[in-house]
Amino acid sequence: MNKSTLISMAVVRRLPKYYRYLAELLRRDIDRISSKELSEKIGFTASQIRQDLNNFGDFGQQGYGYNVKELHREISKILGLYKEYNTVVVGAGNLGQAIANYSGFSKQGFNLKGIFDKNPKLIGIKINDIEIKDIDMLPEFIDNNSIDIGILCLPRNSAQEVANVLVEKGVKGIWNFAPADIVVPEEIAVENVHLSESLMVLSYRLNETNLLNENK
Amino acid sequence: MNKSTLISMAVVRRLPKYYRYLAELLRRDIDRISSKELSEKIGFTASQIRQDLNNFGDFGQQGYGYNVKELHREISKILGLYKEYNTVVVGAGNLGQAIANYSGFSKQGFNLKGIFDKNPKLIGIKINDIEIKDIDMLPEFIDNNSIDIGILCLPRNSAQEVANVLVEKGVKGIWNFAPADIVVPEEIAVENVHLSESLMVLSYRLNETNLLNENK
DNA sequence: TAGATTGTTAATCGATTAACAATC
DNA sequence: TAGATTGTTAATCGATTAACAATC
Repeated sequence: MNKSTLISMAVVRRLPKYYRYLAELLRRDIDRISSKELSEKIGFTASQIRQDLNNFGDFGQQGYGYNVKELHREISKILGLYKEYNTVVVGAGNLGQAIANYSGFSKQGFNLKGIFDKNPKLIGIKINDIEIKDIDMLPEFIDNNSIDIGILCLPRNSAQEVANVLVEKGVKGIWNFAPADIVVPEEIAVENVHLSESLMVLSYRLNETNLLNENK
Repeated sequence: MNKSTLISMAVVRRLPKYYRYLAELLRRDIDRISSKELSEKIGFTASQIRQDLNNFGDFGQQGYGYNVKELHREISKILGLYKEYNTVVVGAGNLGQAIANYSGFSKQGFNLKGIFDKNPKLIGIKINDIEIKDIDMLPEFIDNNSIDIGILCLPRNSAQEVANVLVEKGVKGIWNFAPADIVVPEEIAVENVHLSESLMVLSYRLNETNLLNENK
């Protein structure tokens, strides 16, 4: 069957959650689950779960449900988690250092190869056994280490400039923590983590009820 | 006018982006903008921009557009950014420390009052001038410091447990960095930042084109 | 076989876009 | 006033939910 229709991002963004819940079921040695049972745990409708999974293939079996181990493996394939990726962190401030230090990502195949900053006070410091290098060395480093993903932990102003370098040097994806919208060719994947935007949404919701009363 | 209909989250999640672009226009001393011009910069349709803003009031003027300064101020009010919030970070690992250190949040009125961890090796260390305290002291601390927001930077297993404490002690919102879905009463605002999920989505998109070819 | 549960089509719901009258 | 641009209604599009025949 040709599945060459593009899957909507709404569906894609639910996949990691399926993956996480299936991992939990695996840990608990549960080896089958129906869309109805999964629905109760995960909070999506059973109908939505079946629709979502059917975008990628026929993973279930009528009258039985889904095999947890198999479905978990399939979703890991869909997400590309069985592969290895080489990454660099650009910007070694607090956030950059935290991301560089986080070992969970390397367990999932995201291997940190380099950390870069322009601040001379940071260059030379070791984070997670990797020495922070001068950002001027970034282009050459990408050439020599087949870097797949650039992780931007930079201030607003320098994000686009570094993104341009990453794209030019052939990086395939950018994980962007900078509070800026970067512009790249459409074949480059960009995933934004805008922390301050998330915090603003939280702030909005904290005041939601009040707002309604104030405006009457 | 009574605006007491609930605004959809799709709209709310766009507000911080409006806020950010308006701040940029302010920095550049631009004092008016039409939905059409803003559309070109921000990438939403002009129609959507007008629809979005109209959920909150009549901020524009026919034939003129929007006053940048005024609109920026209105959105900051809608988002509750003119207020001050007291926060605690729970979990002082790499990510918790990075969040605690980030000064940008305090500039926006989110004031860090305490940092907690259960690891004796971390307790006593100062981050951003605040000493990491034993997590056992969290309930009393919330009572004495009118904490509004709890920031969870914990492993999967302990997130729900700490969330329960926060809710019981009257925190109004939770900014959740733990890779777990926490369950709280509906009047408590929860905003999730699931970094590993974001990375998985990036991974998916890195492989998107390949997937299509493989499945034919 | 009977019961359970999927895969999939059709119906509904919600969000986005288009259109244009109102009005600055 | 004429031109520009909003506010808002109507049309379209896309995503979610419901329903049920297929089938394990």
